[in-house]
Amino acid sequence: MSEIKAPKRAGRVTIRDVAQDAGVSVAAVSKVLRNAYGVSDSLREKVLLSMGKLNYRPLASARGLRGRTYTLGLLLPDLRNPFFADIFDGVNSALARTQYQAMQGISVHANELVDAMIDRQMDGLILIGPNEVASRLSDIANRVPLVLIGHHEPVDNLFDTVNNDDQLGARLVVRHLHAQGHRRIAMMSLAKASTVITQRELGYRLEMMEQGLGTAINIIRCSQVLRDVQVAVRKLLESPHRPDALFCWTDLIAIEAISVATELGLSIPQDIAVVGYDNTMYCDLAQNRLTSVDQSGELLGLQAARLLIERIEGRTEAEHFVVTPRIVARASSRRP
Amino acid sequence: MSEIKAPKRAGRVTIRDVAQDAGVSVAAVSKVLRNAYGVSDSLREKVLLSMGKLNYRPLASARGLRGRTYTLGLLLPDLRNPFFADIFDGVNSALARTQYQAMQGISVHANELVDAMIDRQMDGLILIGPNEVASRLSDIANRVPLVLIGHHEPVDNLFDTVNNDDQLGARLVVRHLHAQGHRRIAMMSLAKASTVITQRELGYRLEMMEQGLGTAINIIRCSQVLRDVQVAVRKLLESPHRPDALFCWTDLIAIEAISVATELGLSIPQDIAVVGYDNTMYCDLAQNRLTSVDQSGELLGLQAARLLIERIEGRTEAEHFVVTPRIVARASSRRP
DNA sequence: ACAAGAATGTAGAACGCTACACGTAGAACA
DNA sequence: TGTTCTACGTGTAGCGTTCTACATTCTTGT
Repeated sequence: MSEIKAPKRAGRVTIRDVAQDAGVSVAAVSKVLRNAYGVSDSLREKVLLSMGKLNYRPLASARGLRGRTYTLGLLLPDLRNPFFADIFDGVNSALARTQYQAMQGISVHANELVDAMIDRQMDGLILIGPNEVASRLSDIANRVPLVLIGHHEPVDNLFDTVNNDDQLGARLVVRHLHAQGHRRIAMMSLAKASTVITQRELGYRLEMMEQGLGTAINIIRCSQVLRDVQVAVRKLLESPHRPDALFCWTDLIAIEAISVATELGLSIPQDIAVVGYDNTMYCDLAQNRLTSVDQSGELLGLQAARLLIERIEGRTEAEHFVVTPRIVARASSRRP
Repeated sequence: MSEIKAPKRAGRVTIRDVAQDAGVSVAAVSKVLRNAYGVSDSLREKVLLSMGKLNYRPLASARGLRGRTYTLGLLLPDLRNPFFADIFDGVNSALARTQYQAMQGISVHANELVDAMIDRQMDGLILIGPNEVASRLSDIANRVPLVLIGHHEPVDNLFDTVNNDDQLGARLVVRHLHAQGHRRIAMMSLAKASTVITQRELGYRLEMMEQGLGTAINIIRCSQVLRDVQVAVRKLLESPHRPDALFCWTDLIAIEAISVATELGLSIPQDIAVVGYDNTMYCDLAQNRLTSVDQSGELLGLQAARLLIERIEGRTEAEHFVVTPRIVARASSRRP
């Protein structure tokens, strides 16, 4: 319960210093900063000069108290899925030439983090599925501009969404595996439901039916915890009715599946084909050669950032961006 | 050049609302919030009650303007190395029961990001090497409490450091490989120098000499770009004087090396042993079975957060925490 | 030449919080 | 009974911005 006082920051250059140096009013400097109306070229020049000379940087906290902080919050469900790195790259490249800066938080229970981000005056949030509680999304959107990546249920005009067509992605996988001669195609899905998972499962089911494989439909759901995945995959691969192909909802799971299969002495794709989703950097490795669905995380991130800024700057009708996924075939799914 | 006004936030509960509801002064509420001296139990209780009732959350921007924001900045050089996820877990677990919240930024050019974080009133920063410009560290430390993970050059008492003993780590690798019968041990290092890399190279060199393998010392340096790594590894493995073991400065490179070796039809460890560093989640996979050095990223993150908070709360003498690394042997380095 | 408007600049009140400087009341001591 | 302490509360001045309201100057049309 100790009382600790906040340390005084060493003299920072403030808007007042700039104003004084440029011989203009504080308001004028602020106008230049905000690109506001009523600034002559000569004034702007003077101010910019002083700003450069003094190396002035506006303090986000102070701006936040009145208006915006030029900070966007990005919420990831976990750091370990390399797919999120792709998204982040996209976000950053969209922000490169703007005043905005993305800050990232990671948490399984997004609720806390969302509040923390709002407390910190983030101008807008990008939530990345699929770990979100659908019921709270409108709440959040009412408090802060919001864009969701990986969520298929728009609510009124409350938020924008950026997605790939998950149903189609799953269909592509089934079609591809079928074309390669596989028939008993199982799917590793996620225990925690989400609209993305629902779409992928739906696509899998529908396409299995359309390919005449309805009786082979087999969805195994488990958590993302490594141990759980191993147990589930092992159980599946050791069952008397082992499938000849396995569609995993994300690459990370697929790579784990390859590991388990390898441990069991099964070879891929001869004994079992494996397909992932997200086409992350690990797919290309010779020890994986993992066929996967590319949904272009970078593009998703870029669009999300773009939409979010638009929303912050006033747009109120929702926009929904959808990428068409494409399958990238590698050795893990070749015809046996 | 459009002028866009900041949107008005919907009525947020402020300290004033709480004060009114509790029938006390704003100052009193602030005192409770800050655990300041001179608060009776009865007053504290009243205030806490009102805070709960109104669901009050202090606004970080406003706090920041006067004191601290209870936000720590974590700077990663890249998101793709899964080792950083371990660190982040540690940081988060250290922060779990505090008011502090970590926000993360990723950037190759840390300078910009550091400024952005300071603009946003982060109370302190954790920088994760090895991508830092040593010359600017003191500058940063003079502006904001600083802890470095993966940096071996303390400067006065300016900042704390958290490290594993990289020199020892490298020595352990050489010793282990030597014990497994490998002699021509090469090292894949990073082109961009850093104190961590220097230490690992040094450990490698020294231990090679001590094991009587001085003539086999062979350090290949390349960037982290996938393409570069592939080219470098391929060149090495195709050379007439192919090493029989390869020590890679981080797991990610080791996994890439395994991929290249596999493509070339070499088997591991018969044709070439591979050892990584960081003992990340990918080491355990059956397709990698990568021997690696564990430096306990989670512990590093935890200590870094702890030290940073201490520093924020007033400590001025530097502390330097060092973890003893240990080697985790797997099949990739077994005696051929 | 004069009014009306457009363009340009400034003053100053917030924003939500912290912490300094006090005021007050009761306890402890002489 | 004073006097001195200590514990507990409060008033209020900022912190660095934004933005409304207003003042001033410059154009323009007649």
